[in-house]
Amino acid sequence: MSPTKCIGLSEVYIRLLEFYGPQHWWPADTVLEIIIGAILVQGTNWRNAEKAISDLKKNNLLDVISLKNVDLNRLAKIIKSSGFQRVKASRIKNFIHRLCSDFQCNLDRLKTLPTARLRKWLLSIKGIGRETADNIILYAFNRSVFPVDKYTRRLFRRLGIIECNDYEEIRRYVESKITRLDILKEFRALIVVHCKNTCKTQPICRECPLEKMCHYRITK
DNA sequence: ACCCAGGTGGCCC
DNA sequence: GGGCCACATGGG
Repeated sequence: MSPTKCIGLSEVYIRLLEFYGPQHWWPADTVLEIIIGAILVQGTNWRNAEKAISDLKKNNLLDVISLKNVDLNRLAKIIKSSGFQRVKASRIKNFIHRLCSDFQCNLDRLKTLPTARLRKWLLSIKGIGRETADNIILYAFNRSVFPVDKYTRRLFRRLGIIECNDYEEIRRYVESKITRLDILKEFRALIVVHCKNTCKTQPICRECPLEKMCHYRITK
């Protein structure tokens, strides 16, 4: 099948925004909470991650020094609800250790890095991959990058927006079309909400904001 | 009893 | 580069 009519990223964004409304991601009180949340939400749903965040707060652990001092096994128990708790506890510890060794445990110092170096530094931490790094850069440090998740790949493939499946290429493509920070934040959130709630089984469903958009490949 | 959810690293080819 | 696996919980 070939596309009958092609559609741009901005129209996808506009339709999603009109349909779902602004999502105001990322919900958190502090920069550290966003970073820890980005690790906790890996491979699970937000509800489980959110529960773990609130359990960390209850235990007064959601600050750099407390996380630095807490016992690994205790940390794993507290974040249990997020799943993969042992690996995630290690990942949180890895981040904190590197923050302390490289930036004197100070997030404000980390913040002074230019985006490319910040990204490289995050990716050098075991347990922080591309998506988590870009979530942190976008939502915690307010830089214009676009995290690419499996929803995004699937949606873009279905809509025929971009053929390739390469993370960096998709990221650069979106960043070349959309540069505004607030729009990148909303776009990413809207894609997740859309794929999660409405068009789970069918790529283009009736009553869905992307109905009648061009798509030439209906694949899983 | 399944299936899925805002991933990552290790290993293999 | 891609495919598969372990990691683990909570909700439908």
